[in-house]
Amino acid sequence: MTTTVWWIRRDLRLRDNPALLAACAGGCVLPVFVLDRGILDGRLHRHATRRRAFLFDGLRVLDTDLQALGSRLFVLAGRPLEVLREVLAVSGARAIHAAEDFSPYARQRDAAIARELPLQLHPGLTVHHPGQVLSKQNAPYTIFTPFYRAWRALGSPGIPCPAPKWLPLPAICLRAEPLPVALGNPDFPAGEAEALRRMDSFLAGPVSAYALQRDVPAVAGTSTLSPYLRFGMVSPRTAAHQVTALGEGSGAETWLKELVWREFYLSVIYHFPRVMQGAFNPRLRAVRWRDAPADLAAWQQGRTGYPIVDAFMRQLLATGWMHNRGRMIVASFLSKDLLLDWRHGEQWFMDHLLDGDPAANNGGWQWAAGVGTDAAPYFRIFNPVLQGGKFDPHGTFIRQYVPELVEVPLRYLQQPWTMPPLEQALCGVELGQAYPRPIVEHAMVKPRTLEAYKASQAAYGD
DNA sequence: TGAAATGTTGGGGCG
DNA sequence: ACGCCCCAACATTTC
Repeated sequence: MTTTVWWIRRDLRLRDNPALLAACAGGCVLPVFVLDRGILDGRLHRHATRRRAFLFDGLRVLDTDLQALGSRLFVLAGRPLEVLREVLAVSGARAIHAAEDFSPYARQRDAAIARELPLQLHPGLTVHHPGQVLSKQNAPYTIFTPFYRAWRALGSPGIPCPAPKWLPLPAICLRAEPLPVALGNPDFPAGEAEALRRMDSFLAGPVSAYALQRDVPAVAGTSTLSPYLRFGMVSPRTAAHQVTALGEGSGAETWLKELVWREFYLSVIYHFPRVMQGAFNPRLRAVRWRDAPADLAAWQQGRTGYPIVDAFMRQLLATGWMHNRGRMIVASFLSKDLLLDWRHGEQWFMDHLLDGDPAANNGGWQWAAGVGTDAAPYFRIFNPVLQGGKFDPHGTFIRQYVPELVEVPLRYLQQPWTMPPLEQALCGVELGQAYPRPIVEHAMVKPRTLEAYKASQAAYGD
């Protein structure tokens, strides 16, 4: 029997996994995950303790799932090239199969490995390969809607393939790394079974009201699948196939679009890797962002004095996840109200989001800051008071995550600084004590932001 | 996947 | 009956 390596990276699943199936075709399979020191110690991931814990939990579950097939997971630490070279030497394997990834780091890593080792890449991270979703002129899209049309024109997502029934292990001995003790996140238990359970329950109910309810954070109207898609605990093809099977409901179509947004930003990073360095729009690369560490810290900790902003920022710290409406609101606040470099926000999200993914995170931030592909116009500035009133009309969400405001009457909840002193005393919220005063006045900052963006455009001179 | 300012329209109260 | 004004509702423009 020949031996083949299944190199797991961000596809922690047994179902609908082309790389795994390809490895199976070769006889014995050696499932390997490399704890990449380059990633774990690198700038983007050094602080991502929660996401790392979620990954470790996922690896532990995958190991259990593999054992049910007569196999197991080998977690090895080091530099991927050296680790894999050693694995091939010890096992005598003749091929390594993995799912293709599109971040600049991953592509560089895989190209270097493929020069030396028999690495074969397979689809799985997206439904359609970014190199396949192109305009008639063979150009990549930079606007979502045409990308979406072209993506759909490529046909139905296809039928997910089954998990292997049995995975024979080669009779070799590898020195595997013990995984750190599980931390466990009660809001997001890791693993493929949990991912499928979430997807099924979302598609059995909330999806039908998704177009309306996805914007209301106090309602469980979203799928909360993002951390699972991030680590491939469910495949995007499975999600797209299942939601397509529901038919033409508006909720289903809206959710499918969200799956395609994910592929849009993976395509952007694939075709324009430079977005990792700065604004896609060259005219907005010279914005003079403010240097205000205290304001950045207030934003990070959820102490800006704007309840809807603070509630979402605290949701991120408390759970490792943030509702999508919240991501737009807090990102607009950081870049447009505080006029702080959106890359600080990008970094903070990467440090704290379970679903933190370079492509989607970078794309979302560039969109919100108005500097990216198909971005919100730079003069579109969210009013946190109006956004809060619109999407958290009963204050349920704010009161959940900003408990010091629990007693504040609804009419003041979005703007507690308007509370007369008597009211403050009555509900026990003294402004500047229990809850901060607003660190900026929204109405005042708009011209400042417009000037800064205009100045950048003028400096570009076109 | 804004918000605010400005413009337009049409119903109804009223002299 | 008619013109006038007010104003809400909606549309358009601007940032």
